[in-house]
Amino acid sequence: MNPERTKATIFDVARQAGVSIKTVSRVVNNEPNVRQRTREKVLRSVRELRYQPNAAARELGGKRSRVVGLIYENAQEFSYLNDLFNGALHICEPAGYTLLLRPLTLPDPEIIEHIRQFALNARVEGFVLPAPLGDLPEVPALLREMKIPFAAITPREPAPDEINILCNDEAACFSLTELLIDQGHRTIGFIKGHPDHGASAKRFAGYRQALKKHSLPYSARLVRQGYFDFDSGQAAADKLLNLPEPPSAILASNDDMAAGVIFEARGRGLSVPGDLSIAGFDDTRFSSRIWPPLTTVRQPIIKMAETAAGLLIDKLNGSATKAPEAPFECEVVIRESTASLD
Amino acid sequence: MNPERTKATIFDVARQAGVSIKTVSRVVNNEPNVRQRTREKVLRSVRELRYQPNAAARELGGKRSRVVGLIYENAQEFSYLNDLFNGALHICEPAGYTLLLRPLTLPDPEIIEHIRQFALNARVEGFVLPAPLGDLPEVPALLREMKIPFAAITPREPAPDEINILCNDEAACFSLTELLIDQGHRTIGFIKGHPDHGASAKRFAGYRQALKKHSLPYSARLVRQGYFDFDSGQAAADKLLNLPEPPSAILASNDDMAAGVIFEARGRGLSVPGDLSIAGFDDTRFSSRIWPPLTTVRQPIIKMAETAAGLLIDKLNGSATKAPEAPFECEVVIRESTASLD
DNA sequence: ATTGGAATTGACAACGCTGTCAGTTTGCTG
DNA sequence: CAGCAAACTGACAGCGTTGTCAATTCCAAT
Repeated sequence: MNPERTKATIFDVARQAGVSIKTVSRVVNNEPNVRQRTREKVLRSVRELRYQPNAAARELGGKRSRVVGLIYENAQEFSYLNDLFNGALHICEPAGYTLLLRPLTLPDPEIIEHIRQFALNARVEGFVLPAPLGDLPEVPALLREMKIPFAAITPREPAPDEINILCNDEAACFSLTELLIDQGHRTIGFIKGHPDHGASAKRFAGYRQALKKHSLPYSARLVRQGYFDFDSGQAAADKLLNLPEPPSAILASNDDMAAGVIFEARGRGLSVPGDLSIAGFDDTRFSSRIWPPLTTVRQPIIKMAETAAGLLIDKLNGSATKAPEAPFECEVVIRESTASLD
Repeated sequence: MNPERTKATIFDVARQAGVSIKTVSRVVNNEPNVRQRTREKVLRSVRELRYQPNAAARELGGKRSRVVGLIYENAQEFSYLNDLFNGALHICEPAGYTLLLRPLTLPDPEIIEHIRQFALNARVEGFVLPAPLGDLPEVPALLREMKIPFAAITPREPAPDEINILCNDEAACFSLTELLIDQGHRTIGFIKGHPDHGASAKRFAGYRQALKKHSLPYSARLVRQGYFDFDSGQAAADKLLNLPEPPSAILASNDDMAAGVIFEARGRGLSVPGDLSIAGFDDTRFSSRIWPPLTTVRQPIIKMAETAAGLLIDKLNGSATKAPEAPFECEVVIRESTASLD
């Protein structure tokens, strides 16, 4: 009745409900084989006493830590990480799971050892595995070896019985390229993303497909390798703009690089989008805040993270593996960094 | 010798070292009253067996969770949060503490209840409390009531026996203002930060002091209230630039707002810094990447977070409270958004 | 050697839960 | 209504630590 000074234990609930602690345990863990009437009686006591199972005792007794790990590359775009974390947390917290973050720095020859240690020390039961870590073959391999389930969020080929969340990078990049073509651009530069990210190849494929559909010639010199960071975007733009026949539009595989392109264009006194149209990918927090606001593609990261965490927890809770989800839809966001070619 | 399939327990270590489990516990926890020879013997076994105490058992037996909570406002600048988290993690992890993040959304009438639940459910032993949560009087009050130690990172008045980390916001803003004055600016607009942040008042004070030192008149119409976000910066710039005598320089209390000012200036066709000098505060990831790169102030967030976490853990481990640290030094970063007035 | 007190060590009971397994009840079937 | 399987329930032994307190050892001062 009155709020107890000390937290209620399973014994208190059992006594109040007039059952054994084991039955309380069954009810709390949603186990079968409890009569409906008993279940209700127990649940009432749980509520009245505000009973919350003690996590440490649970783990010690039952071998389940209810910890989900989220490992990520520390260099990632922050808003991406933030969405990832918030999405996963939305699901983990109400499900009674603790979400633990672990930044990793790439490249790192000992990355596998670091992940192994983290998994062991934090007793991680399952991992959310965003790009680019999910793209490294050795990370999924390690988790398979350790028999730790994971939900990868990256456009890789689906492995049987593994959870994999992806979005239609390719189609989105196709649309974006098509948009530029529709605006009259015929010479469109492309800056590839980091080769270790699965998304990079997809986005590039979308670009090529759009060219093909509109019977535009593909020229390798209009394509530069970038690494998803501002500087590589700027460097690539420098090369592209020095071409004898420079592009009238540049498509960068993410917003950081697109910002680098804008920076370079400005430095050369080019007006954007007057002299050069620029588009990015990701809809970073800042893409609407730089000048000019960036045309880009928004991925539903939060939803993807929620789905990943949800499927992972289902698996940890012993549910049957669900059929793979359809890819999530990206949305092209048209802003002022792209314009028709007059 | 050979890597055991199952993790070693305290019993294994005790057996190998020929002592009781209690002695192993003492050694592992660095407790006194163990003979040096015994200690070494035990440590050797610990190493050989790669013994790692089981966290769940520790908590259950000893009532110590070794969990440090980091609660933060979700709307905060991501790079700030990232530095905060990384700094705290650098300290917590090697010290054997788990760092748990908890985003909070402001304003929230139930914020106290949310924090209380988080503290209880996650068994948080101590909190790292960055701005603006540390600035809200009710949050420290709650933690005091719950008897949970915390380390605040915000420029508030030091409370006896409480850990508080701050940096010299005021002096830094003074320098920044002085820089503009030295460049010949006489009409300097100022955009205040969010009123709920302690830093806002400090930064404003630095601005006023610099004016005073250089005998420049203070005019309230040159000062606008902002809220640390892009839009409020843009809105404030709009007002300031509509003044009959618009400022030749605008000092924004953070970089997001400064970005808004740049955006507004561009929209009006003003050249930066030719027609208008702009400076910010925080040295956000993007401040060097927008055009023009922003003159700003860099705070040593990582170091501040490391110090906060370190002092907090010392306290949790029962060390004597250390004397308060001197404020951390900020660094003025001069880039291209500010220039001399010709 | 002897002794008293401090330093060191160990035995054992928690801690709060889950797993195992045996015992009890229920609900059908014939 | 007996008989039996299935459904339900509970007793109890762990799980791997730490806290308590009593036992032992050590050491300097008799």
